[in-house]
Amino acid sequence: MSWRSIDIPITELCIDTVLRSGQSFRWKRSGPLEYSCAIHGRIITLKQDPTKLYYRAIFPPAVNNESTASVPIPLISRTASDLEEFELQETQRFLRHYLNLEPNLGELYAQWSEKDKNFAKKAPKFHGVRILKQDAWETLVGFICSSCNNIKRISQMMDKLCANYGPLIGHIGDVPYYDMPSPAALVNPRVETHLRELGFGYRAAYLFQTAQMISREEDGWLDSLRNPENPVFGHKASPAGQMLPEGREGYRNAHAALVELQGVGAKVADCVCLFGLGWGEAVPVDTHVWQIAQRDYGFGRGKHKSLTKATYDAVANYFRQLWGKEAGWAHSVLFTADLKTFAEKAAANIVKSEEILDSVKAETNDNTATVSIKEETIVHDNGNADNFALGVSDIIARTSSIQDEIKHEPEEDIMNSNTAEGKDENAVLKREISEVAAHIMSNKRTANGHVKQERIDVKTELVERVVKRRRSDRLRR
DNA sequence: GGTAGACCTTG
DNA sequence: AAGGTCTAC
Repeated sequence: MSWRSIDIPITELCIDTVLRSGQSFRWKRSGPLEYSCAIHGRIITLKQDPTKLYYRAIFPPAVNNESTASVPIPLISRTASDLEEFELQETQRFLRHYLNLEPNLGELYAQWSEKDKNFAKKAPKFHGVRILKQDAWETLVGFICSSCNNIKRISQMMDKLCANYGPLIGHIGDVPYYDMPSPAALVNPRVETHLRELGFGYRAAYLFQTAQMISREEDGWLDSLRNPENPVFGHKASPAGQMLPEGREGYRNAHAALVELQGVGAKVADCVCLFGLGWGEAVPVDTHVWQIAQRDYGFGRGKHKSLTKATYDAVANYFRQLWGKEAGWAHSVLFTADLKTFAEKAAANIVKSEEILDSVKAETNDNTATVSIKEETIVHDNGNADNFALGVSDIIARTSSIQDEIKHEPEEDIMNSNTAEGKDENAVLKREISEVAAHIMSNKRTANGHVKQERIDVKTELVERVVKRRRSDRLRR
């Protein structure tokens, strides 16, 4: 079974981010940098390098019964290689749809950056954040499970749901892969109890009731709520209505219909609209987005003091008028930037430099050199781990101006020398500054759970480290 | 129209 | 505590 590829820069699609950022919950790591999922009746495996996305697919054994075949098998397929060729091509078409490769992310990022300074500041570290075109039912189930929950457990719940009620598609190694069960597979009254036993908690009732409500509707009811510009895979797009600041008619209609389901409120409905129904203007406002709105966009004062229904609409509408038609896409970039896993990742390279510096520090004890740098105190009133990473980037951005302020005695002027070591100094200094920031900026939780960030004095810490390192450098010669 | 609890588990 | 929803003041 061979790999095929699609040419796409990692800045246009970063699967390591997109597949783990919480819009889909069924992709699993199946290798060092591989992700696999039983989807659309087959197991698809993905990996990528900076310029290409690689994919392959495992299909279930051929079945003669047409009604159970999830993929139409062409009559002309005779040999095994003909069939594999067809399967791979069909898989590529599906992936282009599912991964939503049509929109140009670079252009969109540029537009949002122009409209929004905060976006311009944060987005560069989180490129390739693209909205998937997922199955609406799968999206609905995933986000019903998401309340007061985390990505890890949501994924685990989806896994159990599929393993217990979905069709087995195949194996990778000894790991079985199951596709999503249909709503009809969950209508048996025993399902609710069973789901509780499987650890779904109060969400078991929501899932069971929602499955029932959807089963009672006509086939395709959920998909009838889709954005006509983004139809089901294999169907043709039809022209969509005009954009209004609050969202198009079709979007509001879809949202209103979804909220009727059990366990589906405004937030879950917006997630389904955005990730599962192709409505780019849907902006889910969850606790994270609410934090962002308060921290970076001035919400939380005067009128919208807490996240009520009215506040929800105000925040979502604000982002729609700020970012435009694909506001939900921009929202997801900032959301990802705020997720702990990714914010920490952004700071990972800083941790590396700490190890390097530690080995240098151990060798020095001298204190004779003096260094003065510009008085620079960076203050953040509040902030979480993500804010922390951005704080670091702030400091890195100021590196050059700080460097200009650094003067050192004695005699040797490493920075201005033309030696290779001298040039190295700038790079090392940059690392030190970011490392210092990472070291000093400690987050603390207060009694009420609020995260506060301490004041940072870059100067004191940085001076100390630079002095020590230079001392050490000299000792080596 | 906003606030307070309850709802279930598990990382 | 964790990506909410529902119900009753």
